[in-house]
Amino acid sequence: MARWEPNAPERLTRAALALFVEHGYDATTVAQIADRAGLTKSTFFRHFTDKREVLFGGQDLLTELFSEAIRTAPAAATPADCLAAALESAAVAFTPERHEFAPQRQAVIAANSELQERELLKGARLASAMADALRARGAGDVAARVAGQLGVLALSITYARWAAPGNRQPFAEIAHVVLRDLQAQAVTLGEAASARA
Amino acid sequence: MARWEPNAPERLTRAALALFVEHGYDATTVAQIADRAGLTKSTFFRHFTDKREVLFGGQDLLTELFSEAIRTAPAAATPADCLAAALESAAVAFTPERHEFAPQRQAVIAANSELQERELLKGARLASAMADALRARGAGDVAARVAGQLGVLALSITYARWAAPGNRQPFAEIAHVVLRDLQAQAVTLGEAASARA
DNA sequence: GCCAGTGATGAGACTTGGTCCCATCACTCT
DNA sequence: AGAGTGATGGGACCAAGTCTCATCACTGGC
Repeated sequence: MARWEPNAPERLTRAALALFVEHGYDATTVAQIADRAGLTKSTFFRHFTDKREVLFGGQDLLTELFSEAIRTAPAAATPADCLAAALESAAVAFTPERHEFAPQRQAVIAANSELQERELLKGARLASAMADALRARGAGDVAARVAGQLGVLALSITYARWAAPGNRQPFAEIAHVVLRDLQAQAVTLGEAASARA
Repeated sequence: MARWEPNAPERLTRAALALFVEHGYDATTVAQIADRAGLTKSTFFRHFTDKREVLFGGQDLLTELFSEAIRTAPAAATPADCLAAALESAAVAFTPERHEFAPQRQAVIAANSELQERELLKGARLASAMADALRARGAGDVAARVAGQLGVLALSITYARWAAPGNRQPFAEIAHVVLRDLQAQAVTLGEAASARA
C-alpha cells in the first residue's frame, strides 16, 4: 500500500473538471478543488503550476510525439508527409478514457478566455516544435512555420471532431481526412495568387 | 483646459512600457505603473481590464481594419487577394510613432509567457474575424480557417520584420513580400501531398 | 454668482491566485 | 530503534483584480 492515496494529479484533475462543469471555472476555487480531492491548496500547486494547467496535462507528451515522428520520418518524406506522420503518431494519446471527458473539457475551455489563452500557448509551442523539427530536416524557415501552423490547425480541427459527443470514428481516420482537406485548401489559396502573378 | 491631465490611457501605457523594460514585467506592480503616470491602481483598472492589456491597445482597430478590407474587397477577389488587401489596409495602424516603441514592446512580450498568451489570443480572435469575413463572401469553412490562420502568420512575420530595430522599409512593402513567400510555401506543402495521391 | 448634476478619479476593504517556508507524517533503509 | 526521504499540511505573505463609496473639478441652468 502506498503512503498516501495515489494519483494525486489525476484526482485533482477529475475534481477540477467536475467542479468546473458544475459551477464554472471562475466560480471554482483552487481550495475547493483540493478539498474535493482530499488535498490542500499547497499540494495542488505542487502538482500544477497554475489553476489553468490542471486541464492541460499530457501536452508535453503530445509535443514529444509530434517532434519524434517528424524526426524519424524517412529522409524522402516531404513536410506534408511529416505532418501526416505526426498526426498519426499522436493518435495513441487520444485514448477512449480521454474521449470520455473531452466534451466537458472542451465546453469548459470554450467558456473561459483564460483557458483559451493557455490552449493557444500550448498550440503555439507545439507549432514551434514542429517547425524546429522540420528545419532540422532542411526545410526553409517560412516553409517550416507554415507547416507547423497548419499542423496545429489540423490537430485542432481533428480533436474537435473526435471529441464531439457521439463520435465513434478513430482519431487517425479523422486526422487523415482533415489533413487532405487542409492541404487542398492551402494549394487553392496559393495558386489563386500565383495565377495572378 | 481639461479637468484632469488628459490621455490617461496613453500615459499609463508609456509608464508601463518604461517600467517593464527597466525592471521586467513580473517585477513591475500595477501600483508602480499608476504612480509613474500620476494615477492610482483604481484608475488603471478603469482603463485596462488587465495588467497585460496595457500592451495591447489598438488591437480592436486592427480587427476592424482587417474585417472591413475583406468585406469591401471586389466580388471577384480570391481569398488570397483578400489577405493582401487586409494586410495593406492595416498598414495605417503601424505609424512611425508606434514603430519607435515596437522593439521594446516585442522584447517585453518575448520575455513573458503571460504576455505571449495574450498576444496569441488577440491573434486567434483576428484569425477568427478574418475567417468569418471570408465565409460571408462564400468561402468554405476549412478554406476560411486556413486563410485566417495564414493571414495572422503573415501579420506576425511582417510585424516582426517591421519592428526590427534599424528597419526603414514601410509595413506594406514587407507585407507584400511575406505574403508571396507564404503562399508559395502553402502551394509547395499541398502539392507534395497531392502528387503522392 | 450659486447650485445641482456628471464623470473621472481616489481610497480602501476584500477575495483569490500564487509563492515560500517550515512542521509533520508515513514509510524505508540501515 | 533511529535516521533519512518524500509527499503533504498549514499558514504567512504579496499582488492581481473587484467592488463600493467618497471626492473633486468642471458644466450648465437658474
